[in-house]
Amino acid sequence: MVQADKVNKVSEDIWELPMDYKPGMRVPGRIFLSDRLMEGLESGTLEQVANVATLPGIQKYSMAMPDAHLGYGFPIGGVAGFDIEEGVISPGGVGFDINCGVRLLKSELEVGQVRPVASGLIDALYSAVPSGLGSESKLRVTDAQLDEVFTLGARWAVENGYGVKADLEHCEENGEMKGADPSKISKKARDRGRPQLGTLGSGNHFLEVQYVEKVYDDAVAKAFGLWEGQVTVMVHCGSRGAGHQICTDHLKVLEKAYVKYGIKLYDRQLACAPINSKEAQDYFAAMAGGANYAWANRQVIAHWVRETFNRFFKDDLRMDLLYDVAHNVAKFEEHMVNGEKKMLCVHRKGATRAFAPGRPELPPAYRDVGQPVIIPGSMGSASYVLVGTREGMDLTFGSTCHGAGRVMSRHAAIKGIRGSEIRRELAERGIIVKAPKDSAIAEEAPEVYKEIGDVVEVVHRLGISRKVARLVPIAVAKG
DNA sequence: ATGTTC
Repeated sequence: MVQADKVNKVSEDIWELPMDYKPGMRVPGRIFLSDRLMEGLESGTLEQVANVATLPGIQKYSMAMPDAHLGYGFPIGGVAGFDIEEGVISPGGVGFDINCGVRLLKSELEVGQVRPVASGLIDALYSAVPSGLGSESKLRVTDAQLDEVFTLGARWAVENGYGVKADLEHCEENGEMKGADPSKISKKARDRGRPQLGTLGSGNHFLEVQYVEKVYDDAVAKAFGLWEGQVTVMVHCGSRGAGHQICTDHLKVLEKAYVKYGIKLYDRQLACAPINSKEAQDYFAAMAGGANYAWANRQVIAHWVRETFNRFFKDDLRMDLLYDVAHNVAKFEEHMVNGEKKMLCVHRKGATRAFAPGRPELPPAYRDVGQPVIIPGSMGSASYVLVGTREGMDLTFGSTCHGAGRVMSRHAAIKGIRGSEIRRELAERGIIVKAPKDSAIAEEAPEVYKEIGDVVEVVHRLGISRKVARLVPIAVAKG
């Protein structure tokens, strides 16, 4: 499927695209995957890795994680770090769903207490959290409140009664990315975002009741507060129409800006501007606002999940937040490049930050053990909790995979798969699915994704993050 | 992913 002849396998699970893979590359490309995943790699993905390698100021390698597939400009699963003087910022390196991400709530319930009421519980969660394309929230925010959402993120939610203070230190960036400027977010983006705060969205976004089926690392699981049999709730969603519109608006600006700054692009979808330019700064300020919207969104949803569990079990049931990770965002971080510490703008698109023990960005609870990494599975498959490592800091700027990665387009899935059949198959395995329509189930059927176990095995074997626990679904509410 | 082709 791919032009593997021009790709060099440098070691187990590491493939290199040499500088002469295509003209204009400033660094080699590196893609991290097994022989089997390389065989199934969507054609064009390597080309996209090579295209990213031509961007000004890129450092070390243009990288792709084992769940890589075709994206807008940058591959999904792509990681690229740019020098802050000579480098660029590109919306294509972040994606349309700014700060699409995942959070995991840990209950103190055991699977046996939840399974008997799972059907009613997922119905209640499904009505508590609006989902589906174009769905609107029961939460109404004013324009002034929306400004606060864009600047304060999850803190806005907690200060307005959605959650507790401890939630904030268990989010990447404390759920509040600095540098956001609502004045860089268009009226159109605001209009789309205003009615959607506290909604799940559609596609692969979901809310899932699961349990810890297996612990791989006892010491880290203990530090994370995870134990076999424990019920958890995973929320996977992003910045909805707001983030999408922010990306669209600023792409339009950057498609003109790159010409003005004399940047030669091999693909217009890589539209970008120098980090210190007004156009790039404006995009970053808007993107940070979109990221904060997504953190507020997941925070509000988590609050409604807790309310629902309280009603079903007990008023003082604890559902602490393990962590909340972003897998579509650009951030300024210090990394080692050629033996020297250097500030970079790291773009992760369909890739998860996986920081090692000792990184100052980590909250005290995880400083000595490493960052919890949450990998959502596709519908009906397992999800994983991993932990960040020092190897990952060296190899991938502290990054790992973000999920399974599609192998079949949405269109092909809707045409070729019956949602009702998938629902029945999952039910036979004890998994309840709630969805707005059967086609939404077909779109996300297990067979349209790579095997998540294969993807996780690669990142574990490489050591760019390590397995801590496997989570298995009990009931899932889909968008 | 997305008021799924301003």
